[in-house]
Amino acid sequence: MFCNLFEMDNDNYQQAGDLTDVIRASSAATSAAHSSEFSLGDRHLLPHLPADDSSMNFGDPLLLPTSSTRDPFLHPHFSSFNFDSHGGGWGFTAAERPSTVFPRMLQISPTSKVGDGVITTPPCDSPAVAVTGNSPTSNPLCLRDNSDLQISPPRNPALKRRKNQVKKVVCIPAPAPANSRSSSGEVVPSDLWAWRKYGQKPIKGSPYPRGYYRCSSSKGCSARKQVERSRTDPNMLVITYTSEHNHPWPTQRNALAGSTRSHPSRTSTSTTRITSPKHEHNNENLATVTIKEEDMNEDQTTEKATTTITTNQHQVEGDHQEFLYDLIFDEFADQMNEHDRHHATDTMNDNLLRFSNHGFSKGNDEERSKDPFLELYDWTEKSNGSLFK
DNA sequence: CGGATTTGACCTGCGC
DNA sequence: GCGCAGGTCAAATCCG
Repeated sequence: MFCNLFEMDNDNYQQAGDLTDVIRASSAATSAAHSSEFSLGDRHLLPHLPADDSSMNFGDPLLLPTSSTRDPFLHPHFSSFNFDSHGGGWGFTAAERPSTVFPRMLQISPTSKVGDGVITTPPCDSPAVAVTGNSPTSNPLCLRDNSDLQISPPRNPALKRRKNQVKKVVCIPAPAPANSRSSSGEVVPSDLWAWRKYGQKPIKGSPYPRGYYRCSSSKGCSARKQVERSRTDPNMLVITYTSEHNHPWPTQRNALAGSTRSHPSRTSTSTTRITSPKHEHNNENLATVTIKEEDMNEDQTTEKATTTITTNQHQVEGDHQEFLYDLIFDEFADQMNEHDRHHATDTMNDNLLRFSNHGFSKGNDEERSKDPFLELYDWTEKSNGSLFK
């Protein structure tokens, strides 16, 4: 279910960065929805966490909820956050026993180095993270279940073209075909921005083409994104955002106006309730989005942050899923750009709490203008009632 | 008719 | 220098 966090490293992007830390937090969705204590990123803010930093073995069966032997975070009753940060110093290893309100949070030591070793992570439908180094004795991150994914030394030179450019990579379940589809039949995700497709290229080694989009929400906006299917899991879409929008969030209506072809249903006042085929396929009622932020510089490409959000699929449905993914992503990634991790933590928590709270709270106009979730709620309520069941 | 998509051509960066 | 692959351009086409 989880997208391969390092897929882009192997397939498209060179990766010279060290995998320095990983945070994974999960919680019982319903409990989290009613909790105001949950905090992401700071160990001392996490409830029910051990005081000591103990190295974590990902995939340690002893830490798995009993209902899932592959990935504890895929349990239908779990709502998971996953944050990877390279050099970010986001707390450290911590774990909570299963079956508690916040079952666990895992993080790899920020001081750990992958070095010349190989990092392996599983494909999208495998346990989310497994990391190892070439020297278990020198690398405290020697972990189990690391058979599938590899991070090698930098090898894709194409990324050196655009230096000093930040890329944000999002991995989401492919929208249902009837949900968002271009005239060519290619499934495209949607978000609040209006995008105009300006190119499509077949990608070597991949049966799926890559679509190139630029922002059409505002003239002169340099924001772009690339959309392609994951090679390891065709049911997942990998979206790479480059450059930043130079204009405010578009209103929902503006976004709709710019996407008449891809999202004809958006102009309708009715709601289509479609469940991601990915989840149906896996019998998992979870929605997952993986976010990576990369920083291209002179000598190497470094991954700045990776975030995976998994929530109870039952709580979000159909046409609105992709909105939420990008909303969460943009909100969170923007905060990370400012290195304001505390704010990012709060924002993320707030958003996800709302995400899982059977609806969004209404805010005043000022709040609404800052908060896409409020705008979304406003729109969805006006158009079709509640976003959630 | 305006705007979005398609698609072949062209450009750029990199390895050999 | 050449070839390859990724990224972008722009004319043609499509669609509401």
